[in-house]
Amino acid sequence: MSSKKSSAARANARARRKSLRLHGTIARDLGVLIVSGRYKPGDILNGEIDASDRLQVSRTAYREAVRILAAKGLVESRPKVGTRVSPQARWHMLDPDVLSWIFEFEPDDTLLANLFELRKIVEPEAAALAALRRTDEELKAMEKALEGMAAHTLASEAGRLADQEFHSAMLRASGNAFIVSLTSGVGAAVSWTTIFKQRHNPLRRDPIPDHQKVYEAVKASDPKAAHAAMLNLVELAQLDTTNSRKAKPAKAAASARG
Amino acid sequence: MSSKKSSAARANARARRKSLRLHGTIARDLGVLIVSGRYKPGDILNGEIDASDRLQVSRTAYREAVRILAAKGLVESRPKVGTRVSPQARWHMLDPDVLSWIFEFEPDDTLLANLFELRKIVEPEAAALAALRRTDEELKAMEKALEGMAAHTLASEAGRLADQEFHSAMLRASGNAFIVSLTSGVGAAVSWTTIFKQRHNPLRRDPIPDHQKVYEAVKASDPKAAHAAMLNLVELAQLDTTNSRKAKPAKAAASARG
DNA sequence: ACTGGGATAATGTCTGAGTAAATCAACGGA
DNA sequence: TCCGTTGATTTACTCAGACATTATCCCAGT
Repeated sequence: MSSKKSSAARANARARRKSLRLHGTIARDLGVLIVSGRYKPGDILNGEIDASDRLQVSRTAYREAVRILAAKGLVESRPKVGTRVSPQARWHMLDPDVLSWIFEFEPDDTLLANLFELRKIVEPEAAALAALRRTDEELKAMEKALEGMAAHTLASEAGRLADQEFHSAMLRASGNAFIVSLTSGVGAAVSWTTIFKQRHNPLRRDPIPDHQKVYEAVKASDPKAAHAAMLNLVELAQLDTTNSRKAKPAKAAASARG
Repeated sequence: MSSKKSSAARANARARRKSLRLHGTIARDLGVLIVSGRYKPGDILNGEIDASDRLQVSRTAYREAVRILAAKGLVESRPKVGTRVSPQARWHMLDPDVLSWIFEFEPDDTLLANLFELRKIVEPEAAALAALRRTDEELKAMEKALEGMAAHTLASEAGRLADQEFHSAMLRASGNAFIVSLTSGVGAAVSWTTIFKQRHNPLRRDPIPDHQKVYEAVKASDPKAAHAAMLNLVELAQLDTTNSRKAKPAKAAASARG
């Protein structure tokens, strides 16, 4: 039954996430432990030999995982000292992976508010730029995404992808490479908050009109209208999300009470 | 004299950058080649054995370098296909390392304009938030940075660090973790553009008053004034930088002409 | 008290072997 | 003729164990 080797453990690890390699899953696991606060800034991780032993993996795989975390600003490793968790200010919070790790467990309200705060700063301006600079091709992409959202509802994976694609196309149309690089982060946030809303509070306010207004302003090359429409869209999204959270204050409050 | 082994090459590589490890220097070198366009999106890098052979390093070191690049969205590697350069839209442009690699060679005007565009969107809003939320400690840090800028000029390393620290403290005071995570990127941009200005056009417009205004608005908890002052500051910085470039159109224009 | 130099403990680097995954072509059945 | 399946091949991936380098810490010597 139980094979001596780690084949079972390995299959388990491989099964938990689709196509991540071993070093990827280790990086993800450690990353989640860090962003969730299980490891705190200043903490020093176990030595490579020790850690790789416990995880039943080779030092190579573990080291590559640490390199990934270091590249994302989560840790810093030096000879003789070890690998220590970096202060939060150094974390690359907008890195898509880091963001998804944060959302792995439900993030605290402050962080969620911060994320919406940044979106409210950047996305309306991006929409305004998009209104000025969009190409026909990008406009077409937004339109297609809009149709996708209408066809499949937001309750389906396809619908959420269309929602992400709408935002992605809009950011692309802003013509600013740095704003574009926020796409995957925003996408992760959009999809997570959407799922969250659907799960806790299926109010189903039709999201199409809000998006439609943004699309039309961009199409009409009206930056002010695009700014207003996008700001409105993000604010409504935030409202829905926070309402959902208040309605069902999840684990944190429950455990705090018990 | 010339030892058969790679001791010379190794010393050379080590010397070129201060405290980067081998995998770090490789990642940096490859990263520069990618962001500078020498390797284009879609290109497939040489295989591990091949590449590590040419670089005279072990596969371990090379692989760790690739992991770093992958973590920053620059490449993606899969068995049987190889490691291919990702489309630019996937690059983490705001990653401090990526940004510094972009600035390694003088970036093109578009990218520079894009960066200032984003700064003009984010930093004024951040200053407004800072005016509302700053703690005494953060205010103190801004004041100290301001003094540092006055004491050492921007021509000195210490002065530039003080400049960065001013922006850093301001972003910290915004109380938004995501905005804070833009610090190192903004810092890199600030320092690079400052160096550039100093090198090409020592006009020496006194930068203190602009910063002073921001500081005072934040101190007075006046978000509107802080927003205006910071926007003004960034716009002046952009003006100085683009003026410097026009005055001395560096290599790009020269080679294009020749 | 201060300074220099070693012991030390951790990451860093190297080598060589073997595993697993994705692509492509050949093949066979519908 | 087309499509699914199978198998070969190439590449990254993982492993194991040795050795090198580096920064810290402690202690001897001044």
